[in-house]
Amino acid sequence: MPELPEVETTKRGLEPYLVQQRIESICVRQNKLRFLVPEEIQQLVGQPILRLVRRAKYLLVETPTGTALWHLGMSGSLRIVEHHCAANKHDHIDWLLSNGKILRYHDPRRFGALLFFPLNTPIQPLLHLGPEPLTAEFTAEQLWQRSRHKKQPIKTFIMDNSVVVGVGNIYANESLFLAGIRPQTAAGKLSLARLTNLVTVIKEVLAAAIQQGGTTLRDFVSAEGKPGYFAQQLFVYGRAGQPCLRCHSTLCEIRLAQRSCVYCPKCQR
DNA sequence: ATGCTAACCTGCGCGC
DNA sequence: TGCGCGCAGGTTAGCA
Repeated sequence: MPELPEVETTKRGLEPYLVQQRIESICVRQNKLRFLVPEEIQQLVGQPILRLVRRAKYLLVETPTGTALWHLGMSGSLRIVEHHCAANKHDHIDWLLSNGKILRYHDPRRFGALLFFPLNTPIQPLLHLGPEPLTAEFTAEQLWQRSRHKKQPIKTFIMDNSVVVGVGNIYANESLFLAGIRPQTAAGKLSLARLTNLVTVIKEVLAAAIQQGGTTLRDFVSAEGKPGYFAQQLFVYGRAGQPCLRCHSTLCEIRLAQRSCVYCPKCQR
């Protein structure tokens, strides 16, 4: 599924059902996700959930014995269901909770992951991540310095998790449209002023998406199982060949690093 | 060092 | 109606 706003929305939706509950049992029906679900995940059984944390697109579930780390991949979702609710196709993992509810992981493409890190061991996937986009650590100065002499296109640059986390394909496309920058522009060629604009826009776009309940995604499902809002307010993503909503030019599509890039040839230079 | 490619999977929509 | 193709929200190992 998910871009950062969807993960944040999932985290907020799950919190009231998970925090302070005990994990009574864990049922793994399919352990072949992006990584094999480790046996050690069973160490969570009997543990109370202390808090949920989101870092990048990872959702961390903290307990006294260690931390579970979820990643939802391309098509994963987590939701709360009643304990009698039968599992459907692609419902790979259940956590039975002390409040009688089930935390259920669904993921058709199985690009997601569930890992366990015992207390005081390093959480490897988090070690080399760049700043969170919605914090003060993500600045234009930092982006500017990192990008000097880079020929890499700005789009793949901002999607690099060591530069800044949580900017996926949809929001990369939208942010570059709003900043008036062509996706293929070499990152190193952009002025501090233009990068300042880009940083501002990335923060605004992600914050707005979270505020709207997290989703611009067709098949997004909230923690309560309600479908997400249908794609609203996307200026370019998924609109190749259609008119620019600002100037009515026909939107172009190219590919960078095998990801589609839609842009307006007039508004983005 | 940098940056691109392929790969991991299933489902869906399109053209024929 | 069915089949094959290409594409889809992410990440990363490996290669040039």
